[in-house]
Amino acid sequence: MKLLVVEDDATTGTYIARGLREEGHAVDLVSDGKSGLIEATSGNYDVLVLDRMLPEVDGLTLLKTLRAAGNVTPTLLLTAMGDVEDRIEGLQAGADDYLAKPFVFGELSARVAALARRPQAQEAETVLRAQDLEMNLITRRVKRGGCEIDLLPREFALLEHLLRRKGRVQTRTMLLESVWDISFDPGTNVVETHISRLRAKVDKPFDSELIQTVRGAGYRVVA
Amino acid sequence: MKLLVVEDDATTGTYIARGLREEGHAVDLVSDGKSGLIEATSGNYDVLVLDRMLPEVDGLTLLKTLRAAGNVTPTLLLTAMGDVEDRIEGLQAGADDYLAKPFVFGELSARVAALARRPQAQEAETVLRAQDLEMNLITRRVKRGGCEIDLLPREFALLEHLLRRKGRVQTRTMLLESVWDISFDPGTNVVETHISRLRAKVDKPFDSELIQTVRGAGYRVVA
DNA sequence: GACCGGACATGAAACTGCTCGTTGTCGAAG
DNA sequence: CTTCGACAACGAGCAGTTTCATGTCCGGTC
Repeated sequence: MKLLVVEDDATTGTYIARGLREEGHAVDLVSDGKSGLIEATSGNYDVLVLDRMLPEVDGLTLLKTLRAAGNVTPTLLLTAMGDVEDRIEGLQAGADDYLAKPFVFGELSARVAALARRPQAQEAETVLRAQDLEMNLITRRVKRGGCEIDLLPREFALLEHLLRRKGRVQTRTMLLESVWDISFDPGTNVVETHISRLRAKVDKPFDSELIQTVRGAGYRVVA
Repeated sequence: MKLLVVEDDATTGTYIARGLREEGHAVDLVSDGKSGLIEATSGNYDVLVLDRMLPEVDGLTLLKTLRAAGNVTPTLLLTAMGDVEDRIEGLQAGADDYLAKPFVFGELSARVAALARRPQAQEAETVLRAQDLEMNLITRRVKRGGCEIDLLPREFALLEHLLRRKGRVQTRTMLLESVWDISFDPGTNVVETHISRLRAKVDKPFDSELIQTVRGAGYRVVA
């Protein structure tokens, strides 16, 4: 798969490019909006990974220009954490998905794969649901039965992961890898701890339980 | 360079082996003490990476056996954090260096490289000094002018890093990479924060300043 | 010398992950 | 059918870490 990464910060760029290459993709890396635009137009890329903040030509501008020119290459936008405005603007500008920095590499990889797989020009889901629970990925707000729930960043990430895989059991190891980016040193029970906190906020105040324990295996959100 | 990793936990083992291979080393990985011993004796390794806790034959036992047999391959021992006993025992058993889990990969890589470079059978430095400051890496204690200083883990790691590179300026990025294992997403000021905390403990109560700010560049410990 | 912008410093508050005692579950033995 | 032990999961409390907001310092400019 042919990918273009546009990222000004050298370390971040190298990090992303290297990771994606290790997964067997052909990755081009450029560090400013101008070259990004040129590359994106000329090259025939499967997916674009675009930083929101760029020198010369800003990421958003780049994206708008590209879309205006009729280019529909699936694009993943990297934005700063917590900036709702940014994300909305990004999707309006034609991004297909976005990812908040700092991110876990596995997450980026998964999103890129999803973008490539998906029939073009179909936007990423922005609201995840399970029963009466609703998670808005853009505003980063969670509601259940009309009642707003405040989640901390890690809790949000954990619930998001479980919701995206609704019905499927996620092992502790899977969760550690994709939510925590820990690929070694078990002997921690962070997962349990956060499941517990999540339940206290998401399940306890309501009648039915959304987050189920599968003894000996892991956890899952009911489908 | 030819390396042997003996580590029972599969994820940790793979993680280490993969990382070291990416740096161009030939890495063999075994998961129990018995095969570890066999491999270590037969194979001609430049460095051994050995987990302290192993099934069948424990890491320490393995090491002792090896040394008793006259094998002097430089060995890096992986121990659990905070266990001074373990570290002392480890060095007595013939380890050349040790690393506490969980660790930052860059740290492992650096130690392995140092072990390989060093003329054999010369033990790693266990006490770092700068002026009247003294840091004992085994007992993890820090003194200045006879006065004991309590450091939190991250503070300790930061100071250790600076001391190992005494006199040389370390940029924020360098520190983030080696002390925090963050290879992307700047926009944090953890470094400043911890330098500040470190100064409060290490410099404030004394007259001369050990930790210097190099404006626009980073920090350094005076030589 | 006053002003300004950016780099750096720092305390408080928020968040995270660990420890450890408790509780629940299952299978084997009595 | 009960009891027991081992193991898995839970959850409160806390120590450590990071972020946030704000204050201060430094060097350059007029």
